[in-house]
Formats: sequence, C-alpha cells, structure tokens
Amino acid sequence: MNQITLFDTLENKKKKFEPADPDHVKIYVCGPTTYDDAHIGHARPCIVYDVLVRYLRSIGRQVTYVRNVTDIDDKIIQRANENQEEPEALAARMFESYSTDMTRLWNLSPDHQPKVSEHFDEIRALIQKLIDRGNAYAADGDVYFHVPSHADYGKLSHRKLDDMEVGASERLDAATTRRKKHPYDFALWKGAKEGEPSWESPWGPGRPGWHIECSAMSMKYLGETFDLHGGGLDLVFPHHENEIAQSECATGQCYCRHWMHNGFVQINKEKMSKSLGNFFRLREAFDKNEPEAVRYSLLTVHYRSPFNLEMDLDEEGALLAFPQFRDAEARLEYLYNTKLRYGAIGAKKIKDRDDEVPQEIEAFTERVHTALADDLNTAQAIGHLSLCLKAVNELCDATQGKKGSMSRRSYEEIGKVLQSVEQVLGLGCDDPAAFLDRVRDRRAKERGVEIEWVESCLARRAEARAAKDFAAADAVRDELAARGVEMLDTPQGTSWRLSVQAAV
RNA sequence: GGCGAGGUAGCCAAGUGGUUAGGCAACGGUUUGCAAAACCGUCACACGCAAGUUCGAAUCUGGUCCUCGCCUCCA
Repeated sequence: MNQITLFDTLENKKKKFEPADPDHVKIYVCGPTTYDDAHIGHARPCIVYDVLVRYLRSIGRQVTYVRNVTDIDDKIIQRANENQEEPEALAARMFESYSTDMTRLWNLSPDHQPKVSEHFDEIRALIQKLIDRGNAYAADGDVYFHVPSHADYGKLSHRKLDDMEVGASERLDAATTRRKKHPYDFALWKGAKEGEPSWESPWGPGRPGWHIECSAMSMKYLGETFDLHGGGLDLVFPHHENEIAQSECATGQCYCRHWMHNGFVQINKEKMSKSLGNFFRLREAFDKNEPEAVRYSLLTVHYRSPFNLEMDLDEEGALLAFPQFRDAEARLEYLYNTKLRYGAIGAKKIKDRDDEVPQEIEAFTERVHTALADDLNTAQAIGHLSLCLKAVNELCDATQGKKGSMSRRSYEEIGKVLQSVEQVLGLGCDDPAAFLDRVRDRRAKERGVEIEWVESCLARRAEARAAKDFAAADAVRDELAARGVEMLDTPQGTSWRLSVQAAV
C-alpha cells in the first residue's frame, strides 16, 4: 500500500498522513456561507477534498467526511435585507443551490453537513467551557476569546502576535477596542444589534461568532481530535488559527492532526472579486460548458497552486468563453468516446489469448494511487489517464475490421481502469451518449445550427454518396463544415458533431 | 513592514539531484471515395537571471529580477 503524504500547513512541509485510526479517517472541511450562488472558488476545495475522500475510500479506508454550512452570518443577514426576505429562507435557498451545483460537479455528498442553526446547544456549551477555563470573557453582551491565553497562538499561520499587533489597532472601531482585552481577541458570541436575528444565551441575546461553529460541530461529529481539516488558503488566518486556539484550550487535546489548504482560483491572473468585474457564478460556466469540464480543468492543476482561469471577454466585457473549460470538455469528449468505443466491442471480438496488457492500462490504477498518495497530485493522475486512454484506443483500433479482436485480459483490464477513473477521480461517471449529445446540442444551439437542417443535409449527402456523386457529397460536407458541423462516417452510418471551437 | 507561494518549450501544466509526465495549438504520416474520429511522428536535451556546491542541478545553497497571495469579510 502506498504511504500517503500530504502537505501539512502546521508543519509547513509534506508529511506522512497518519490518521489516529488508519481504518477510519475523520475529515472536516470548511463549507460555504450560504448567501449567494456558488462561484468557482467554492468548486475547487469541494473537488479537491472529494478526490481525497474518493481516493481514501478506494484504498479501503473508511472515511467520515464532514463539511459544515454557515447559515447564520453577517453576509446572509445583509443580503436577506437587500432581498427583503428572511435570512433563514435565503440561507436555505442558497444551500440548495450550492448542493445542486456541487452534485453537478460529481462531488459526493459529505456524510454530515452540519448547520450552525442546528447546533446552538453545542456552541453555547463550548463557549461556556472556554469562559469557565479562563480563556474567554463576556463584555457588554459579546463573548471574546482571549488570544494570549493560548500559548501556541500563531502556530498554524506561522506568525507571532507581536509582529501583527502594529497594523491591527487601526482597523478596529473604538468601541470594539474598548471591549477587547487584546486587539486580536475574537468574538465567540456576538451580542444582537437592533433588527438582527438573535438567539438566547447566558450572555444575552445574540449569535455565534464565525469560528466557534467549526470547533463545536467538528467535535460533535468527529471527536475532540480528528485527522484532517481542509479549506481554502485564506482560511489559515484567522479562521483556522482561531479554531485551533479555542478548541485546544477547551479540550487540552490536539485539535486536528493534519491541516490541508487549497490554493485560490484567479481570473486572468487577478484575484476574483466583484469590484474587478471578473466575478461569475458557477452556473454561468455551466451554461457554457459541461460542469464536469470544470471538474476536469481544476484537477489538471495541483491543489496548492493557484488556478489561473482565463476568461475571454468581448469588447463590451461580455463573457465569450472559458478556454480551459472548453479544452477540458474536449478531453471529456475523448474520454466518453473511448468509453463508447469500448462499450461497443461485441463478444465475438474478444478472444482468449495471452497478449500482454499494455503497461499504461495494467498499471494505471496503481499509478493513479501513487500520484494521489504524493500530496494528491491530480495533475499527474490526469497525465496517466491520457496515456491510458491512448492505449485503450489503440486496442480498440485493433478490433476494427473483419479480423480485428481484443484479448479477454485487455478487455477486462480496460473495464477496471474505466471504473477506477470514475471511482477515484469522479470523471466519466455520466452516461457517455447522454454527455456527448448534451454537448452537441448545446453547441448547436449556441451557434444557431438547427438539428432538422443537419439531418436533411445528412440525408442529401447519403443520397449523393449512394449515387457515387462524390462532388455533391463533398459540397454538403463543406456546407456543414462552414457552420462547424463535422460529419463522422462510420460502418454503422453517418453521425455528426460540432467542432470544439466555433467556425470562424 | 511581517509571513508565504511561484517563474518549466507557442500556450497550459507535472516533476524537485542523474532515467522523453501529460494536454492544447501547429505541421507531417497511417486510415478514409473525401473527411472526421483514433493512432504514430515532429516542434521538445525546456526549466527567470547570473554565481556556488557536485562526477552530474530545472531540482541543493546564497544572491538577484519579476509576478502573486495572506496579514481585513473572502473558497
């Protein structure tokens, strides 16, 4: 079995991943704050940790995967006010939206998706514990965690309180500064302001601070110490640093054994933000390309590197295309076409003989496991996939013609390979024909190509070919090609598709 | 200011002391009535710059230039 190595933010290096119980891995990932539809930055962590979970399960580990939902938060309250709807209703609606999008990306559902709104008891108990132990204090309806009470504060983000204090004071309003004993003390409980939703507590009405939910909920579902905590790079400080501080002060135990953080998605080498105008919702990308193309694309880059997404815009700034998603979709067409070819091999073509199975196929699953065991190198896994599919196609080529055939061993190995692509990478899980038709129909629609028109052209060409009037047949081909329609003559008849790029 | 990441062939992107990752684009070939798809080959002895260590460096060390991120809500 492969030794799994993952980069650990705490130690700042690649480290052996050693769950407390090797047979039962406990993972917690920071999920979304549900105030808007998901964007590409939500997709990346989801996919990264999804592959990790899939991989661990595929090598026989039991995994409990928890991803929280922050459904009580300033941004939700603010957005709900703007929309003139109840915060709970907005949060619920956006959770549905998020779940739908993540499912379309072929992410497995976590085993638990705890919501803040359903864990008040746990949160209040944890805050009380921190007060009792002298790590937190109430002040005017708020409760703050006292940062200097945790000797190791800063160990995750590798910074010292002293280094940070300089800039901190100028960012805080005077009232907050007065309530806090230390500028970096953070709120465990926020006293309710006028017009905000609030919940009862021993310290007055209010709501939980941002960080405490993760400590309370991870402990509930995974215990006081769990194996791996994941999230975006931006969460290292202060969110995860604070989680460690409050959790370890409350339990006296190591909070989490391994910390994993995924890099950001950038748009045209700039940070994605609404003010820069490079922000888009995942759904807009899903309109342009298959969601699975987004998944594939994200997996071609190592999870810790920034993913630089290019956006093609026209002169008015309207979105034309995502070249990377478009290319990834073409690769998926290749994958699904390969599956289709493989699926079409008749029983008579499969012969009992002992040809060597190509290494690219036979060793594929092991190679993918090795790549993923080395800090989840999905890019390398995709590289193996390319070589493997090439070898599969070569074998499929050899089945063509009257005498063409494939050895039973190869046939069976290919079956296993395609299965592990689905299982471990979450790629190729769709029905191949459905995927390819969807892509074709979407492109046809985008380019104003009518299916009836194509069908009639095909019929005309078939007639011309039957009459051996190749000049006329080619004229039809040219006519179709001018609009990006490619014809594929096969022994079973002529099918058609639309070129990846629109015809110019 | 503090902490950190990165600069790899036309483009994207793995690798991190010796052994062609991979993809896209382009071009040539096999195949095809012509195509497409698929496959083969070329571009590719590439690694920001200039030094040092080493038998050997894209990979290690110190320097230098550039890009980016976090330190404030953010995935």
